[in-house]
Amino acid sequence: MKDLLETVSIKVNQKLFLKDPASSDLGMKIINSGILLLDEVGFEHFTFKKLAAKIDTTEASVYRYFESKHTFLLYLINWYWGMIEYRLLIETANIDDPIRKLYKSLHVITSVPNPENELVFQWELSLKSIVINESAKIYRTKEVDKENEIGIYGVYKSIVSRVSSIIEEVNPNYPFPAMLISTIIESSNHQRFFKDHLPRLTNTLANQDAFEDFALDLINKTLEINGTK
Amino acid sequence: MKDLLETVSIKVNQKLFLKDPASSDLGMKIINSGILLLDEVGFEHFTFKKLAAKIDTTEASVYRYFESKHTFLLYLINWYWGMIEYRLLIETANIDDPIRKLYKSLHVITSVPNPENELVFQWELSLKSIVINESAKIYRTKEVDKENEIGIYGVYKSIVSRVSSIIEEVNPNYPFPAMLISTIIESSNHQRFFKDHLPRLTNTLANQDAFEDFALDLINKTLEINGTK
DNA sequence: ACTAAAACAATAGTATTACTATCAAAAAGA
DNA sequence: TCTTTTTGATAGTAATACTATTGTTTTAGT
Repeated sequence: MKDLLETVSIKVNQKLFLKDPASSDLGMKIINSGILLLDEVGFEHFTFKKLAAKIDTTEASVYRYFESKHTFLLYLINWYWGMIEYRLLIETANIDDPIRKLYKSLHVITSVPNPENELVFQWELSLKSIVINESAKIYRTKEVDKENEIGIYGVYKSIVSRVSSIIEEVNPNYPFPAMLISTIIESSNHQRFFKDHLPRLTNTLANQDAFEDFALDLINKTLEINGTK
Repeated sequence: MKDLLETVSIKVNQKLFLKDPASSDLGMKIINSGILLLDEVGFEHFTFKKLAAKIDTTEASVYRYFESKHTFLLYLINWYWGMIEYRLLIETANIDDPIRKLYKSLHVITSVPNPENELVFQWELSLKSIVINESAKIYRTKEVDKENEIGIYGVYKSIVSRVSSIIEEVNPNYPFPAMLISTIIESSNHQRFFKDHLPRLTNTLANQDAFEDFALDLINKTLEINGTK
């Protein structure tokens, strides 16, 4: 994976920021250090005051970019899914076989960047870890319907819908494509969390990531994809 | 379902309260009205001050029972899983066939109480809704390891382990029993949430609950349970 | 029925959080 | 260079998440 943060610009819903952080130096610092700090201390302990101190600016300046830490997190997660959708498009573009297309999509969506196999930036690891640890908090609020109306969840829905159509190609009779893929996406996050903190809830051997095996088995069987592909 | 709140007493980890709410009138009021208020306003907007006002007591009195709203929510969710485990035991006790035992367990664990089919109390609906909407928030904090050490997640683990062994009876070769069941439990929650707020992420027709069909299909296929049982 | 202990109400107070407002200085753009 | 925009510095507010104190009421044991 290359440094997408610098090479392509991912469009994020305009309602998620007051001033585009991509448009200035300070904005980029807020994003970069914000990702690291948020990952480090967790959403509950994260404040704009702490972030401001870290990048030598003032709380008020951070508030010029983001309305609240809640929208800041929404911004990051939206950016993340924007990047995933982009990668989904390019990495499956030249695959015709729907089964292989599905496998590739699953990998793009659920894999965790591994510094041992590829060049990985710290922000990628931290951002993925934020998605794993914090995204469930952000959706399940009383404000979800309002946020949904202004399109905040558009990227996520778009990804689910893309993979759903691949599933329909693979097996047109399967009745729950959207549930299957959204379950796998969410499961990818909480199983990773469980692996690190509540391993009894998983079947992961120490420092091994069994999730993709689990997901592949699930997909193959539910969609009745036979053996040797 | 009978009024379990009154007929059996569910034991909740002692570290989750300062004074046992089951031991007094005020304590029970805190629980009962707490469930309703928490469901009504959501965790973010829930405060002990509001709760105190609702039951005509003082903030300080509520704090005598619970250290924080976080432990209060942990208490409720622990109580919920305690009740589910109890129901799991009694409702599967006389079933020998592991497949039917598994089906029954899944139903006990993932079904939502339906006021049209059975006598259901408001607190049951509210508590289930709290579990659906709020439980993900409570696990994924930087404090999870400390809380795990003092046994807060014991009930959840115990349920997963029980159902895992049933799965092993049904299909001893399936390599991911714990992941499968924990995925279904978590999915049960977020798919219900999606159904109400982000229906594009599901395949649920309006006011119908497709989750159990989805889960059954998943279980049957992944565990290779053949057709007509 | 009396007394001691426990529980509760009433009130006050603190540190932190999550912001908003103002204004001057600096930087960037035209 | 002049103007607009962006930042820094500082201050302030309402709400949250608690803790502490004291006196009154309730309960429990005898």
